[in-house]
Amino acid sequence: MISTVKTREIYKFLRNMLQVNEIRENKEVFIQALTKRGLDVRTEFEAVLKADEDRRGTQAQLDDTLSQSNKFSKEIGMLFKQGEVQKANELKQKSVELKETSKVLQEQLNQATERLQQLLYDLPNIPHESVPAGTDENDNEEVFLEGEIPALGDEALPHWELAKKYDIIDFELGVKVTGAGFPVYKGKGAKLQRALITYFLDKNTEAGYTEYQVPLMVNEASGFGTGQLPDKEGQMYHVTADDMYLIPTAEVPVTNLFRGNLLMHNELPITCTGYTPCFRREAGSYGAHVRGLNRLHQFDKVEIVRIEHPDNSYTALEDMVEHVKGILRDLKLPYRILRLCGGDLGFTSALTYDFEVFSTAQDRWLEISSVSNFESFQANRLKLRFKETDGRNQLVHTLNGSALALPRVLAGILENYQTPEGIKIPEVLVPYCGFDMIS
RNA sequence: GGAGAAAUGGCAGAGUGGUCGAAUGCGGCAGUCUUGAAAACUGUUGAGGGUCACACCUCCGGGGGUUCGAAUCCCUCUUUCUCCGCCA
Repeated sequence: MISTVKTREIYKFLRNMLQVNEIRENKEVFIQALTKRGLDVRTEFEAVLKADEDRRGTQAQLDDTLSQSNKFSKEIGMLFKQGEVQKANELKQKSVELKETSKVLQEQLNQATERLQQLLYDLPNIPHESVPAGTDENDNEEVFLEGEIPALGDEALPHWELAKKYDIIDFELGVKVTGAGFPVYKGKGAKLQRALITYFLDKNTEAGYTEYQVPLMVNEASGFGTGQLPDKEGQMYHVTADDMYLIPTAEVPVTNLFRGNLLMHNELPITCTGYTPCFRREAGSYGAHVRGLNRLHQFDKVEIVRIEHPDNSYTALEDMVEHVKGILRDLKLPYRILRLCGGDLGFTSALTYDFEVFSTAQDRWLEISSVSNFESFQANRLKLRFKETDGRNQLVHTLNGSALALPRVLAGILENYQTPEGIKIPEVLVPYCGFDMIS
């Protein structure tokens, strides 16, 4: 867990991470919305409001004490100038007493603030109104379906067997070098993967996203900023010697590029893309569902991130969805889009669309992209704001999505494009690969 | 890794114990002028907490200390820059 000293700093940094005022004003609406996640936060909200009241009360007392103390100090200064040393010394004594009082109050205030923060950061984001209620992936709502599922017949092989047959991915070698979940790509497999990365980046930059290359390890503050910490601490690899985390997605370093910024309104929107390997511990997953490329500890992903004016964030979300659709159409892969239900929605997200490609040989859908609007949830933690035209500072909305995650796209291509002669390369990728068949 | 310097508002950059939340410039906003724009001129402009609104409190890289009083003095951490060394 987090060391005590650091916790203090983080709390300070994250102050007011979910605005208490909003909870006060929209209490019932929020409580209602959170039932979609299967949560009853009534008692939590009461505790928040109570803690906030405590905090404000203590702050008021402290302010009064400090105010008095400041006045004395000024008077003392004046008295010394006028040569009234005795009077000054009397005041000094009083001032010392006030200082004692303020020390105690300060400590109380720190505690009250920590208590409030603790309560606040345990609360997940408020689901958007379109989010269906539900408990797990079975309640997700299919909103779009496109593409043709090829008829391959019984002899169709799952991708891990194709990988072996054509010697393009070696899972055992990865086990030797590192462990399960760290595959080695080889020959045309490696080339195809590199082609996909380049192709995705080109698509994204053509659509106006600025390409970034970012660090693959992040510090604690970044983890908090995008919401991976403390909620998902166990899912990230932690380099304890230097107290850094291997990134689980480019979202973390890319979004944190803007942490703490006060942007001008005309700087919005900011759109970024970046390719990174991603590292996930994914503890506790076993069985056929994690075979081959289905679930890995290290995988490649090209991410898109947007920082938007709150009024535009849902338009932006639709725009991102259309963008990802375009890529899948290019690749001619059958896919569907799901609107995640409350129970399946990530802690930090207000609305998420999952893209799934149909994996023909496995006869199942594989998630290859997740596009989310976090509204002001991350911005609040990141202290990422912009100056409105009226001069007021407001939190931005952040969004991100995969465009795309590599392994399952690769799995989808291998399985859907398999022929008796070998694996055909999707037309758009041929120029990037330099070959049109893996055989 | 060794030696030195530095960290101030959106940016640049003054300020070394008491009316400093902080000069000045740029940028932003509003206005004058203009057919419109630019330029020029005038005004305005840090953030957080708190309040119905004031008052008031906090913040000059982070943390701690000295003092009645700290941007200013001390300790410590972090970061940046310059020079040297090492290195893909």
